Amino acid sequence: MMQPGATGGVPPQMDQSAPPPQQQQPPQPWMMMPAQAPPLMWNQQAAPPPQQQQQQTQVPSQAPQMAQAPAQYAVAQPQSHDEIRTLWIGDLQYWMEESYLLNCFSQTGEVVSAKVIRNKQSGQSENYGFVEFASRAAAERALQTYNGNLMPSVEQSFRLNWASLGSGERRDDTPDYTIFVGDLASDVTDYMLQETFRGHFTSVKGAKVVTDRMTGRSKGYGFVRFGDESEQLRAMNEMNGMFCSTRPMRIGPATTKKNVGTQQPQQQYSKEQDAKRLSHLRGLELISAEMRSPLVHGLV
DNA sequence: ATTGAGCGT
Repeated sequence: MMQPGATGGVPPQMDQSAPPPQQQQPPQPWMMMPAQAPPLMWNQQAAPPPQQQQQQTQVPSQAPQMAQAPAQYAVAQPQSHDEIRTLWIGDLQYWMEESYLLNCFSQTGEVVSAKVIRNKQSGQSENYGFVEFASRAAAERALQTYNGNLMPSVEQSFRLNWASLGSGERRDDTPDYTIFVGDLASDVTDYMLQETFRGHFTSVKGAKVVTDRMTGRSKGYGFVRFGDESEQLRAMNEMNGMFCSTRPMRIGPATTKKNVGTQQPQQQYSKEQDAKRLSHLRGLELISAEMRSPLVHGLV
């Protein structure tokens, strides 16, 4: 379709002679930020190198043959090998190469390598990649700090997660009990959605806001996964109409694309539950205020 | 925008 005819690794609509002035994202009071919250800036003349590298631009963790490592990237050495220190990163644009990823996290000073997964035949990006950090703690910091915040040079936010598959990490094989959440405000991120529910339900495994893959923008709905079916059902009743960010959520059963575990067919809440739910709406202002407070979890 | 798709040589 939209084949970018063998172009380099630069965003097409971006004027590289005049990079956009520092995509400053709001502080995101949702996140319990670590003390040092590095501003995500597109700086340090590490602009996307136009030269195409057919091999991955991984910075060698130990560089015996490369005495001089590219100095524009802050690259760290792995501090341990027995722990997961790699993050999965998704929603990548086709022009986002390893150099872009390295630059994204260079301020942490704890990036070891970055890799964009490409189709073996076509060489096209599969729109996801991996970023390896010096330690699990470093990866966790990056996950907490960057996830959901804006990526440099684009109006889309980081979609990060632990790299779990294929790296020996014990996968969570317990079934997921998922709910559908609609009517989401455009600024709601995975993390915000997750924390909104985690404040009320302990078995929340994660949440995902569905985004347009081209623009990275929210489609206004998402999913929340629970470990306990009882909490899933309770959430459908109790959280419907609750505010996340600036709008009340519309919650419903999630249609399971792949059947996870021995999940029962999602049941719709009954009329009486619906009425009961409406009674909750009276306390909505109160609750929404809580939801919007910086501490979205653990307070109620 | 109202039921996604996202794990590697």
